[in-house]
Amino acid sequence: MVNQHDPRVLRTRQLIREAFRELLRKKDFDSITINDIAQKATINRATFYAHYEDKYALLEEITEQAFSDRIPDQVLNARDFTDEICDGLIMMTYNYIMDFYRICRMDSKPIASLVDEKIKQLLQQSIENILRRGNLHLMEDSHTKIISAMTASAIYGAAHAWLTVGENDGTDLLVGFVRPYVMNGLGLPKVP
Amino acid sequence: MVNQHDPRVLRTRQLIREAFRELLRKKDFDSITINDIAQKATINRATFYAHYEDKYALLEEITEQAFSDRIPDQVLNARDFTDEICDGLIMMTYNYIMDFYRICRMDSKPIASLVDEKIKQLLQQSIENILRRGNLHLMEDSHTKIISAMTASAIYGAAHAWLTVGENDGTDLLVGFVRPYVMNGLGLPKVP
DNA sequence: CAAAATGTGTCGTCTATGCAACGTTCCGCT
DNA sequence: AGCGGAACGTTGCATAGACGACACATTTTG
Repeated sequence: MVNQHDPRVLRTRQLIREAFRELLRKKDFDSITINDIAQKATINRATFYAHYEDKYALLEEITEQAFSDRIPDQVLNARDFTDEICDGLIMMTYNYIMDFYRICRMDSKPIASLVDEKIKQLLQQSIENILRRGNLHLMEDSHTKIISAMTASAIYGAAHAWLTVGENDGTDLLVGFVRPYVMNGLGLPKVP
Repeated sequence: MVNQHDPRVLRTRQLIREAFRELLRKKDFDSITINDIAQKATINRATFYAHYEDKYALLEEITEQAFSDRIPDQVLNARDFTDEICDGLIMMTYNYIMDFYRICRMDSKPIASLVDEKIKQLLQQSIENILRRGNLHLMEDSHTKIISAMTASAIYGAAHAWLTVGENDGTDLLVGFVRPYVMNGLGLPKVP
């Protein structure tokens, strides 16, 4: 529809994202209108629709972007799912969820689930990439996918629960719970 | 050529001005290219020429804008050229010149003179407006202009010299010199 | 000195954005 | 129930801006 490399497009999308982020700090998602976004971004309302189907698509994009930006190089380049990598993923996930929920009051369930789904998906993809690059590269595709999905879900679920129960005295305990669980689960299909 | 009220125009000009201000803090005016400005403003080089004839016109505009922004309401609304107003103009002028010369190293003479000329012109206009609104409104137009020009030149010249001799221990002394001089000069044609 | 590189200013073409208008849906109000 | 406003999502048209090319001037390099 629009040329992704046109500098006007890049600038407009940047303006929209930034406007949306600012609005999320003041108003809850549901009460933000397309008009609000367009005004703060100094673009026309119709232009918004040239770039995003609706504000849910926009939320999805900034969620993905923000999470991706937090993935450390260590994880991106990892060729083995080590304890350190595991710890990194757990802490990153927890911190991200915490920040996101704190900054934007996620009042409506459908929104929260959209964000949650996106994070889990990115987490799974990260894990999958590591496994493919690493010593498990000979595994079947479907196995890798399932294992990644399980691991991502476990990490995400734990981090989310940790936030819900309100144990905000650090992530050490959380890591202590999750890492053995995950690493043990991953250890089972390992080729000896 | 371009519609001054189109939001795209406003945004582009804002981007250009901001880019130029940032560049002036790092490089001297002469070594700033149109390309530099366009890149930092994230616009195309040709677009620059749709808004400004060259970088001198741009410098003129931001000079004028920055100076105008500093004129206090007290001066804008004054109906009499009082001591307080006089003091305000002197200090504002001195501070502006000081800031401008400190931030942008004004190495080449033609540039400095361009800026100086602009400031003097704005100063003169401010004074003229006050006199017209005030008790001297019955003066002939040409007289008002000449008196304003003299006063503006005096104030500007003194502020500039004050900066050159390096007396940077405050503006009190400067005001002490200039105000009596100016107010006395203005007093002569006063209708008793 | 010649040649290459960089900057300037302008032009024609194409596209992204602004704008105004439209019908729709939703929601609060009487 | 009916009304009115507000937000939504879409459309056609006008125009600002992106791009590449160009001729020319200036600076840099060898």
